[in-house]
Amino acid sequence: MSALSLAPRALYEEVAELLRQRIFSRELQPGSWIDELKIAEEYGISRTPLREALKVLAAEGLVTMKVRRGAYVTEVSDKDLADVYHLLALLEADAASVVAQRATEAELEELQAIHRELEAAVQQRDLFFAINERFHMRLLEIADNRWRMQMVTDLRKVMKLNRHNSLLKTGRIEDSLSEHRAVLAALQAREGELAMQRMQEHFHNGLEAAT
Amino acid sequence: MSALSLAPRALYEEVAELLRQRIFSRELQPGSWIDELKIAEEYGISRTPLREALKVLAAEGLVTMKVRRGAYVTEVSDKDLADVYHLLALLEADAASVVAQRATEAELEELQAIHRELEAAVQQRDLFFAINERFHMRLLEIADNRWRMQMVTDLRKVMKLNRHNSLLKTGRIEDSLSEHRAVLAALQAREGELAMQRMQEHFHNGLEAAT
DNA sequence: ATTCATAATTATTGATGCAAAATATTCCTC
DNA sequence: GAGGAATATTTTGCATCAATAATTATGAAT
Repeated sequence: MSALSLAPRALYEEVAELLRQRIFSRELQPGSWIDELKIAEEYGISRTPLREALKVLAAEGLVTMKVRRGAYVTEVSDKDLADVYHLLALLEADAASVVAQRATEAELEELQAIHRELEAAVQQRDLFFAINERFHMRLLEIADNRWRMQMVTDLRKVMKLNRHNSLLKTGRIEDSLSEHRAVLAALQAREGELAMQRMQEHFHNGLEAAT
Repeated sequence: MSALSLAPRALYEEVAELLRQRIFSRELQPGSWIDELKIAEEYGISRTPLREALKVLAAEGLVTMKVRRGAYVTEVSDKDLADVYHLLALLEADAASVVAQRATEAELEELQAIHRELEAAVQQRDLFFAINERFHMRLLEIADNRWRMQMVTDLRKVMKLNRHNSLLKTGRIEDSLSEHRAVLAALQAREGELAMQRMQEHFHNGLEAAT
């Protein structure tokens, strides 16, 4: 984000990020072929870092490589969406259970603070979504399992490919908030099982709204 | 495996597979730097496909890329091992639950058949491990969620990085078989919850034995 | 003698070029 | 006019080459 970055990412990382944006914004449509030459020319780079970026995106599930036919934006079917939701629910519910058991009081307070920000952002859809994601990601961080973190990050990217774009439909903001409150209450009470169940419900309702 | 393959993989895929072997065999040790020039020379290829292979392995978690410092074989700490086990248990137990609810009779019979092969291979350690992996993977296939399949495949690869190499210690073969029997019984009875619990136990015991 | 700066070596990262494969087009034959 | 073979074009995939960054070694100054 800032002009001088302390850890200058490699070009292929930058390109991967740019492509993600274009995929999420539907500029690159699901199922469509990705023209290496054209993109490389647009960005004024060679095909080498671009091809590396495409392989990273392929690993994330955002694009699909076909032998001798190049890269295609992954198509996400309704079943795929349901499957991804199912896994997100499983992984994040498990994370909630872990957090209930192992988080420090300070960490729980931090989640409360993010939730308060969320309550304050009800009117601003985009901001709400951003803070919501931050809440979920912070919870995962506290659950402290880098492999789960990576998997959830990738799954959330895949989910954004779907036309029913987000984890949160507009009308669900109020419901979502009360579900978050329920999860937080369970965390505060240190009830792992309950936190897990409530997070599961949160995602289940989310899927209902999305399809 | 066969000499003439119908879908000839790209060179970077082949190289990725060769590197996986060398990493699993500890020829490339955890934490060690991977010398691109040396490897490329050994295989008689250029560095381009090698670099693409390394990025694939990085996505799988087998190697770690450091900016301007190349690729390193990922080091798996005891905590990492426990974390990966935890996720495998979660994902495969969930898969078992799904299978109990949705598998056809023919699919369940297929799992039984693999299990019978497993019982017959008690004396041959390597064969036993191979069939065991086939059992778990077939169960996942039946559970029919490609994203979970991919995640489990990657996690199992990471697990093989650890010096406590396998999901199964030698002494645990008998125990493991009886745990499999218990899972199968629950699947046959179509008891999703029970199948889930028993698969969880199966992994929990596996972790105990590994550490 | 130790520390800091500078230079040289080494390795990664990015660009360009070439060959093979797949697809599209054209032309010939029936 | 239609179907098929041959050719041309496009595009992937791999190799080679150049440049940038980092580390190490060397030397000078305090």
